[in-house]
Amino acid sequence: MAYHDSSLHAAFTALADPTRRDLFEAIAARPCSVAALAANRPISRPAVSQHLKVLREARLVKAEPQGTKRIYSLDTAGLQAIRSYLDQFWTDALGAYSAEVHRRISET
Amino acid sequence: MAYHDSSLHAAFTALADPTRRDLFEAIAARPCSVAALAANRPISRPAVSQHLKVLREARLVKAEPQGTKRIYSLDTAGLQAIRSYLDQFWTDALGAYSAEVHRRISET
DNA sequence: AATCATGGTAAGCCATGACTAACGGTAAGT
DNA sequence: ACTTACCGTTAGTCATGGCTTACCATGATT
Repeated sequence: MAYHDSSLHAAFTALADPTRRDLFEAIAARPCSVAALAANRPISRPAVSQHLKVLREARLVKAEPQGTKRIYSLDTAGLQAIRSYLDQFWTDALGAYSAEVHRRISET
Repeated sequence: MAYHDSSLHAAFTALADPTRRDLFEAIAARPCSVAALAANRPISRPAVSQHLKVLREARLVKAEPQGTKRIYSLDTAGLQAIRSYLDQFWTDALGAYSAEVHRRISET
């Protein structure tokens, strides 16, 4: 897992934007439609849609069509990419525990 | 720990750039001077210096003056900021283990 | 079928950021 | 003291990315 890994890059890039972190947290708290996400925010609906595309490609969220609506919910694959990457920089005693977490996650 | 947290933003922004991830990994593998980092890379020394400033402000690396040289090494504070943030999105069985890791890390 | 609701896409504008060249500043060597 | 080595900063250029407006496609409703 090196610095040029594309899925890792997508995940970091996606979460580097405050608006996308906001949307990501909202979706993590409760699955949501695009219109609902745009309703309480100062940006337009197309802007939200573009951000969701970035989050989707980073596998941080996933969309499920439901009628004309699309319900967005969390996708842990992107989170896992970042977590695995960060784990390699943990050493000594901490490394042992993070490795255990990583092992348990891999089981699911 | 919300989406507008400034130290979190700094860490994500710093690692969103491939060149900075490259430098970060090199420093993590072995503490290094600025000139040494620039030597094997296609970018100029000032560019490396600017990237290191971003990594420093994100508390991902730290610099220690040694004569005219400055030796850069890993700073885990920035990593911890991201890790803590990601942990809140882990739930159920996984949440228990990540919480345990978080507790052990806090002890150090 | 006609309309409405929902949301993805395209074009264009503007702000941010990554890079180089040039400069300045400090520590070591002769 | 002068030179050399090492590094941070500034000014300026160019590319990238986020935003809005406008448009198009699809599913539900009457």
